[in-house]
Amino acid sequence: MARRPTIADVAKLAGVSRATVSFVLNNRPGVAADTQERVRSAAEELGWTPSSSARALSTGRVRAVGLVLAREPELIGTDPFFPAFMAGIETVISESGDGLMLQMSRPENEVETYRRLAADHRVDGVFLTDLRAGDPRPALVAELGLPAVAVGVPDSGAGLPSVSLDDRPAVRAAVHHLAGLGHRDIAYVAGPEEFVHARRRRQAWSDALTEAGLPEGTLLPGGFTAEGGARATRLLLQRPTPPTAIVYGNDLSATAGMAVAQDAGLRLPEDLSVVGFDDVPLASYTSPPLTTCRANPVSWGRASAQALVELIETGTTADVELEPAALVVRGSTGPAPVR
Amino acid sequence: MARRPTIADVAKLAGVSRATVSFVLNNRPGVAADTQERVRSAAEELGWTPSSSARALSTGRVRAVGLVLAREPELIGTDPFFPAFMAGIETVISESGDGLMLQMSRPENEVETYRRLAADHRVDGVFLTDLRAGDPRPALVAELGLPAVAVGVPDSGAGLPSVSLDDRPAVRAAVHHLAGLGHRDIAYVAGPEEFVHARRRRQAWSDALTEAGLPEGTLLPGGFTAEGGARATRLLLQRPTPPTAIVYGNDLSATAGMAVAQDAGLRLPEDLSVVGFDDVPLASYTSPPLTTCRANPVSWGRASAQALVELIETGTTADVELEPAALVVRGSTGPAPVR
DNA sequence: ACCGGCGTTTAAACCGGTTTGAATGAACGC
DNA sequence: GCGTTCATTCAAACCGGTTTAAACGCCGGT
Repeated sequence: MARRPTIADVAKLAGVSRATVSFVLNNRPGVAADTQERVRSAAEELGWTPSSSARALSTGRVRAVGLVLAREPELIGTDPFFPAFMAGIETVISESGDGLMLQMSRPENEVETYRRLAADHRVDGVFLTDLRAGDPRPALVAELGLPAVAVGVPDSGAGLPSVSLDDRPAVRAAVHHLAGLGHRDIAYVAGPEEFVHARRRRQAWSDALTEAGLPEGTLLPGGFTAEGGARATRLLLQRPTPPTAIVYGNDLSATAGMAVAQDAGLRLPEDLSVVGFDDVPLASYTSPPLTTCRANPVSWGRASAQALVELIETGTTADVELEPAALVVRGSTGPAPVR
Repeated sequence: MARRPTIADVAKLAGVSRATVSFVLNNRPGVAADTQERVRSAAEELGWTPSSSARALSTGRVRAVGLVLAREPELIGTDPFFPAFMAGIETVISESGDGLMLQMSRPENEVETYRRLAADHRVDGVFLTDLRAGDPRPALVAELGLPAVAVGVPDSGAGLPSVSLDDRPAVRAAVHHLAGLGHRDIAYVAGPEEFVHARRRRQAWSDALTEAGLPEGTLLPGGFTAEGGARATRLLLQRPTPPTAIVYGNDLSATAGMAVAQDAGLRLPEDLSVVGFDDVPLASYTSPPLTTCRANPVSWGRASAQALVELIETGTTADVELEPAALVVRGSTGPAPVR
């Protein structure tokens, strides 16, 4: 089996120097048109493509970006955000032939993972997702000199550019939607409070209650999981006066919550209204269909990738604020029951 | 800002040649113990880590494996298989410091994507998932000389090593379970027939009916989607004599199907039994909890990665057959209704 | 005939590792 | 005292690109 051709083979075949081949390849000006033609057809004939390692070595750019998923393994599969987000990233970086390096790590090894990614110089930059309060990563990437963009949270510190999408309008809209339906006792089943986005959604619920002139609602943790959503719902329904509506941190916990309520003999939405967050593909196909909040993770990924690429190439990039999440009303919300 | 140290800096500080540093780094024999010590502490002091590009260039190994996801973007987020599978891969490759290059592509660009991955030499090997009947990829990777393992299907052709997991026992068990409950009309809502695994599951259903001495059942496409599952279910329920049990190609379509049945006023499992496939996290938290089939995608990823790494390093690897999928009985299946 | 300038091309250095073949020096046997 | 052997170390070539600075050929102008 013939080894892959190198730039020298192409140069020889085209009767030029390696430098000229390189110039043509990177379409630098100053190469005669007919020479370009000869080089191109020689490359074509040999089926030559530059070796990415060699190129990386001399340019100092590896043409890859990194995404670290530092969630508990069980959680990763349940979140529709990441696949869609990654698909968005791909549409951008594959245009320029760049690659996406994925690293999964246990949350406790997260910092170590970034360090290694930077030390080995396997990526030109990284995305920082799932930012937490007091997250060490912004300082870390600054220390490492690793280009990075914060996904989802403005002002993450360390002067990190961010690409964010505001969850809150959708959550507030949900609360106002429920208030308009006559609900006065609206509970919230929250995601893990260490995530900035989980906390922000919860805060939006709380703020909206105040805006709507409603009393404070019950807050329970749901962990963004099915199990957590189910447990929280059970607790809520056991209360002397259960809420008439529950807003969940995501669709997974909402769906599990719906099942618990239905098992308890409640009819949805007549006896209880439910709102989720994410608009997973299943959401339109539950019974009743789930009222939820929809963001656009694909465009989020796209915008994040554009920002990161620009940051890598030019050294700076502007913060981006995407269109906020919006409420999608379906059948799981209805008029509050009369007591 | 100081540029990253190179092997030459370490050599200078330790008072040895670059070659010696390299030997120590790769713990090759023949370096005096005290020299090793000096080199190591010099490296430590400078915080030096070898540049992966430079190393890749001289060794010809880039220390990364590739995974191409060639599904429709909408489908990717709905499948719990991939995140878990990737997590399994990670546990293996991160041990040796290797990376996972992820490429997403539209199904129609799939071949092109593999070609580029190989041409740029960005990965040392790839996983072939979602194999289809007459899939061009086994021949392609053979032509490209790209190490690859087939995931999920033995005998994919071109002498490709495979890591497979038999879906069929679980599906057969499901049918026998239903038959034991008195069901005689068991329908199947299938995934896209072009996928070998989808077709194989469907075949298992069909075979099991025969084994159980039951008449042929109705087969409808469900596309592995919520929408497809819902539509197929509606069609089944409209029939003059609807089936008393439905087996679905995956949990997503099963869950959507359950919702349709419940909307139609059926009680589950009294009026209709439902079986899914995958055992997604939500499956235990639907109402009723979903009887389904469980594989182990994490160990699948692990085994696939081990096989691929061995293939890359030694040139060959044995086929692996994992523990087959198993039936998980929950509340969505029950005795057949008396007509 | 000579010079300056321009467009085109190239030799050679460089990126940061690995690897080979030879040099070094100490220990050993005769 | 001298040739061997062995363990250790190193200089230099190599991987396959990019980039800089210089060389080249050719033109028109004087």
